[in-house]
Amino acid sequence: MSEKVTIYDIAEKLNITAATVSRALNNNPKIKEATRELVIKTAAAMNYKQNKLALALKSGRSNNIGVIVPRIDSNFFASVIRGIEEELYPHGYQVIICQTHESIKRENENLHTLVDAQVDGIMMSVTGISDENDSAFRNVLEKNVPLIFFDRSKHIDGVSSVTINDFKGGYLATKHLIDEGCRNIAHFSGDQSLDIFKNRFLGYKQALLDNGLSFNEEYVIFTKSSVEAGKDAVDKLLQLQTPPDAIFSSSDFAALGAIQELKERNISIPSEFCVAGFSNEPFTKFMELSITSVDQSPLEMGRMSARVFLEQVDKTDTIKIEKKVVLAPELHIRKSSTRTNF
Amino acid sequence: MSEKVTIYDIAEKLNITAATVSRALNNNPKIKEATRELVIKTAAAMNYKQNKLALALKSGRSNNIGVIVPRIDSNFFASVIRGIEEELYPHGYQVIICQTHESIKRENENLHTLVDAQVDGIMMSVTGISDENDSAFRNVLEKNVPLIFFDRSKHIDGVSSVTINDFKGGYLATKHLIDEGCRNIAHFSGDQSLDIFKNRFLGYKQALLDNGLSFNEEYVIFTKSSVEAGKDAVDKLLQLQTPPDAIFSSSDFAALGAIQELKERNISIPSEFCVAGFSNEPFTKFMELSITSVDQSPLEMGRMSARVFLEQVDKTDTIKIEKKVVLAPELHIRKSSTRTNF
DNA sequence: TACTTTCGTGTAATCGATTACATAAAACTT
DNA sequence: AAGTTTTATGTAATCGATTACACGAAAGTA
Repeated sequence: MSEKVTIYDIAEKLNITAATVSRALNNNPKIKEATRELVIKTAAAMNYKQNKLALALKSGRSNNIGVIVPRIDSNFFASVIRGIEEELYPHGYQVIICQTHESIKRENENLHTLVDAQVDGIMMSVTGISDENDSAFRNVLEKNVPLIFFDRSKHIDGVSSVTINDFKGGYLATKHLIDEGCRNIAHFSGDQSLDIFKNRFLGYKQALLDNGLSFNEEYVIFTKSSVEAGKDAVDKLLQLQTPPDAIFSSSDFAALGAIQELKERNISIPSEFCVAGFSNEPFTKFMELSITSVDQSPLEMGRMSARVFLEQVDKTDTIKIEKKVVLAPELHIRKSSTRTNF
Repeated sequence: MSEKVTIYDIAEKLNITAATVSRALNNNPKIKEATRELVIKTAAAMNYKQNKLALALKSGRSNNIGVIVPRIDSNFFASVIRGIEEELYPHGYQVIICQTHESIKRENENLHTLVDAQVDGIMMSVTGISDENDSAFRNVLEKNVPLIFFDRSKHIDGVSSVTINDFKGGYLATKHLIDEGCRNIAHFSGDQSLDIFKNRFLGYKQALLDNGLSFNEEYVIFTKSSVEAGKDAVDKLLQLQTPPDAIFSSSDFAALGAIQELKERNISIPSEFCVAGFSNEPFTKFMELSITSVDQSPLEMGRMSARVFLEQVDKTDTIKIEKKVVLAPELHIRKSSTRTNF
């Protein structure tokens, strides 16, 4: 195994100083052409590789940007990341990804890891809002690392975000269920400290009120975003005196679980019961009983986040612009909620 | 914004040297208890954060390990990563993830990024075998960064790998289709430079021969792992003089595409046509017409890879053990290939 | 020819932490 | 009290690269 080659090794071999080597390799115009060529040729011959760590220590920049998401095995997050990569790649940035598994402790650690690795920016979808992780966020801001939230955001002065209009998404889905004739519409929501869930919930509520339906506290279930959780939630709902005849779920996974449980109980969809989800995960389209869902244009969200980051980086410490980009949700109506043929 | 605080700042404030501060913070036993306490208290008060980059430059270690996969939006890779994280997390390692999007150029860049970031190890599933990326791999080995392959591996002396017995997986799936009465079994394969596809192919072939069926070149389609590709492949197969009556696909996504295309053509599954996939992606189970698939125990694969890494790290440059772990595949038989009721 | 620019390179500080070695002060021997 | 050991801390090199400043040599100017 060849040992690590540094500019000092090259300098020694050529009887010049490391400074000259450094300048030659960086195409400093002050260097004589002959010297530059010689250095470059020698560096190649010795298999020299620049130590990026030393460079990062000196320059304070790494050309890496970090992305933190709750988890990567959802098409939504994977697609956002894809969008970020597409946009940032031509600018010479590498993207490194961390997942929190919905744990705030992990989120803290991820934030520290990325800051420690001296990434040039962090784009993230927060796992939860809590005092616990405040210091980690403060650390990011104090170190002046550009931070951008996408989808699940946190209110911090001066921090930009790219989200969708979740209120509208919730409203659209619920309105659609009402239009299909559902009258007792339940809702699966999530952690209320997160705006996305709160706003989808509010949109749901507003749609009910706007259409003369009363809001029933019992119909709202706070659940995790998983198939199992969806099953359990249906189980609870069906024990009510007046069970619902539809569900608007803030999660496609929970919606899928709900459908599975309903089928098991021989409740037919969509004639007896309608279901709509959120995120437009690919499987919602694949199922024979395809699932109605709200699309969040994740690719666009990722690209947009990256663009906001790039703008921010250019305007270094001149003015801090806080940009709030809000994308429009799009309802994809499918079999799970279509009574009238189309 | 508070400026960056270094050990020199702390030293200055306390009228001692940075060396003492460093030792106090690292619990060096030579430091007087009073001094240690004072330093620690002052550091906290000044909001000191250790610069991990400087530490990494000095020590050559970062406590980060890198994972490179073709893509993250498949349950298989996401689960392997999950397994790696579970195993490595208690040992104080952070995991950073890069995806290649099946591009060898990206793979190169990812390898360099991780080595440059001085990760303590790289665990990866290779995107392709080509001369193009040889230098990137050589770079990793020359820098003595532990490298471990999982699932898709490359033959490099001294490099450990964790894979499944793909031959057996292919054999099991094909044998099952034969047992269900299929006689003209097609196969979707992938890049033949990758062992996983080659071996699944070989397993498929062997199962045919062992059961008195002849191998038909026309029945083998080399396709990407996507729903679209699966559809196109079925289109080709159905144009043959004797179209097949079953498909063993090396990819669940292509299998799904195949099923969709077959349904569109009103070919009923499983009575007229059977399908089996590979990877046991969650959707194979969720579908009303659930899909038979070969499970690769991704969680176990990830954990095992991490364990192999840990062993390797401990035995620093003493002996290089090349470990080849091969896990057993498990066939999950579902509706897409079950003619006999069970 | 004497003086000023320009050119090409060297010197040394810097980024922030760790650590082998040196050393002064304190504690212990006898 | 003189010598030895221990303790706590300081000094300075190191990791690998960049860069402001310095300086001798070559080229240009009058």
